[in-house]
Amino acid sequence: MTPRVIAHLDMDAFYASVELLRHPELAGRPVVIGGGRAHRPVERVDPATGAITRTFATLKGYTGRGVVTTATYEARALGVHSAMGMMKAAALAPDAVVLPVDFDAYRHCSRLFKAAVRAIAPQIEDRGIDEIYIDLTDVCAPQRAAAGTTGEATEAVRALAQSIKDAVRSATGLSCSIGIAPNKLLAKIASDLDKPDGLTVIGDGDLERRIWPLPARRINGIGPKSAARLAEMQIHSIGELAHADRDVLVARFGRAQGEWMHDAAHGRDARAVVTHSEPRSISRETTFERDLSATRDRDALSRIFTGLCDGVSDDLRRKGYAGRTIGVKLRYDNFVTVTRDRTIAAPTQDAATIRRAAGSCLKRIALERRIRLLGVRVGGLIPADAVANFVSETTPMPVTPSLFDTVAGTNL
DNA sequence: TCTGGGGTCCTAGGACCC
DNA sequence: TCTGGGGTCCTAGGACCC
Repeated sequence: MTPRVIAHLDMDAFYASVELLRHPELAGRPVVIGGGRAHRPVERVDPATGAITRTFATLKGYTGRGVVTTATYEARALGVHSAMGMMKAAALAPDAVVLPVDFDAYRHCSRLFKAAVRAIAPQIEDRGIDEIYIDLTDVCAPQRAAAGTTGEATEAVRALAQSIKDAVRSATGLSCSIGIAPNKLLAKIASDLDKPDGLTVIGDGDLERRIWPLPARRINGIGPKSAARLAEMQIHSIGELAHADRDVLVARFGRAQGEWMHDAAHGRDARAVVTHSEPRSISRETTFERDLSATRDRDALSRIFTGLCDGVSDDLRRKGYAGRTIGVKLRYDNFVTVTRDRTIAAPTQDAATIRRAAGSCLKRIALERRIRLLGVRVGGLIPADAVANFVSETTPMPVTPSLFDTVAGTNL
């Protein structure tokens, strides 16, 4: 079997880069995207000339519970990174410009770049708003077949990747980084090796030299908890993980995770590029500006709760799904998070039905502590147009006398 | 200066059924 | 009445990702 050619494409500092397209005067400055709606630039029009000047908010004096969603490379150089609290970011980079998140604009750019890639290579797996996997195996098969040497074959793949980068840039004005490898795991690691505007091809011989020195955390699926447990075993790099005893890993992490980790460290990954998938759940949640008390802030909580249920219902209708498993999520002021869910008889997208089921879930949660976050979720989704079938297939048929009943009725 | 919002997948125990 | 065994669904929590 010939090896696959898998690419991972990651847009560079995506949200921040989209904002820079709109506000080119910010180029070169540290910019942070995140926080609340309060940080829109203020526009002033000169009545004489009609010229627009924008005043941008800076991080200095930021108060609130927002986190950094994305930061430009200039802001990252100051120690700011994604998921950091805005208050902490303000301490590190008080003069950085703050912009609110504008998902509609990012989604628009996301559609543009994906369409540009799809025109060249149709086998695309969506991994969120700013990244995709691409199966290039078929697309570059002719060039690879025509190549005389492995070096020429690699160059053909590299040229194809460059043409994808060019297409993304002309469609959006934005740069991206591409990693190419025989599988998704290595392609993902590779795309991060030369950011921004990178193009990295990882071949069979590159595992030990280029992958093994990297921290184990760089493997997609090894997060902070697993990395900490590995560190306790004196395993820090991917190479050390590869050389660890498989049975020891299985004993420590369980069969599935232990074996997966060991395979990953050896660069083994057979997962296909999945071009279509259905959503499993749809949810809305919100963190309050201040922690709320179930008794004293009852009315506010009730309004917010109804709003979340309405929002989920809207999302379900807009996307064409209905679900049977309704759940709530609640985070206390001490950050402890609890969930409750309940499966109802038939899938729904109705706000009142969701609210009723979610309300019954809430009744099973202790509400003595102050509450920081409230969320509503609908899972067990099926396409809305299949709900009628669902009901007829799962509702018991009317009981009619059967042969068995007749036989039973004759005292056998 | 405490930590967003939207997701996926896995685990594990109990219920329930055959 | 000493308790097999497999399959599926439901629920809660947790790790992880973008």
